[in-house]
Amino acid sequence: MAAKNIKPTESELEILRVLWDKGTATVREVHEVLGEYKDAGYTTTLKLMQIMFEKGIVKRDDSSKTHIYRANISRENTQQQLVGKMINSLFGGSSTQLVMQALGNHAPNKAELEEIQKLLDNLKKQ
Amino acid sequence: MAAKNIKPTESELEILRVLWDKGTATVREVHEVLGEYKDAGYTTTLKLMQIMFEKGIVKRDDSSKTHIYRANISRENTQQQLVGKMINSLFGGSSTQLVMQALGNHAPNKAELEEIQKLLDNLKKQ
DNA sequence: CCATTGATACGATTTTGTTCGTAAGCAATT
DNA sequence: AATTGCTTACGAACAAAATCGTATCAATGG
Repeated sequence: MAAKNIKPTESELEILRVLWDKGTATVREVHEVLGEYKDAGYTTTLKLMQIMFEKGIVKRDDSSKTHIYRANISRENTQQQLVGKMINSLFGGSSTQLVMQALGNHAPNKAELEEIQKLLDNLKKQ
Repeated sequence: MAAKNIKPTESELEILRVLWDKGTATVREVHEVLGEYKDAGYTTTLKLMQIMFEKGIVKRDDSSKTHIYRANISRENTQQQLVGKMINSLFGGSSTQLVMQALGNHAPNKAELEEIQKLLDNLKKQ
């Protein structure tokens, strides 16, 4: 079945990150994490999460007064969507260009380099 | 000197792509390229480019009636900005994760694979 | 039983981005 | 001189996203 073509906004992504990290979280918990680098009112975060719920981006358990949220789209899927879009819109469809750019400006450590090389070797064998 | 912290919108990016490709272009030229996959009125494209001019994202030569535009931020710089942001916001700061994701879902051809391997070897030597 | 605290709901406003209609200028052609 | 065609300028409408104020409800402690 096809992956949902969901396109979270910037703010929604910030919230998703928290949910992905924590698994589940209340509005307050999310709000406090966001508060570390951003300041918006509590009801702003609440409203955003309510909207995300309406869109189906998150699920929630409202059996108790304080609702408990969790992401309803996977990190991997979202990464794939957004990376794909970026490759097309910024790198003329060439994943290689993106990879070169990423490696050039944010060099990984030795272990990671080897991990990538392993992947490349596998790709080559096909 | 610090890179400008410019964040082009989606539409602006589409226009920048054309300008980056062609070097310089008139509104009509840009509009025609966009027209291949999108249909908006001519004045829409015009307006967008005027706004980009005000923001300093593009420059223009208005010495003749038909103005000639060119990008005022580099492709490389923009790529770097956006890729960096994506690494932080979606991949927890790990460029490796992004690279794996990109390679896994958009496998490059043999020549490109070798190009990447060359880069990796260079990185390793340091 | 009432006041306080902390939660959701929800409408309204603000901000940002996109789209387009219309006016006006200029040049070439009739 | 008028018409036509292409250009820019610009305001305004529209849409989407983000922000916040206020109402309301439930649980708790005095």
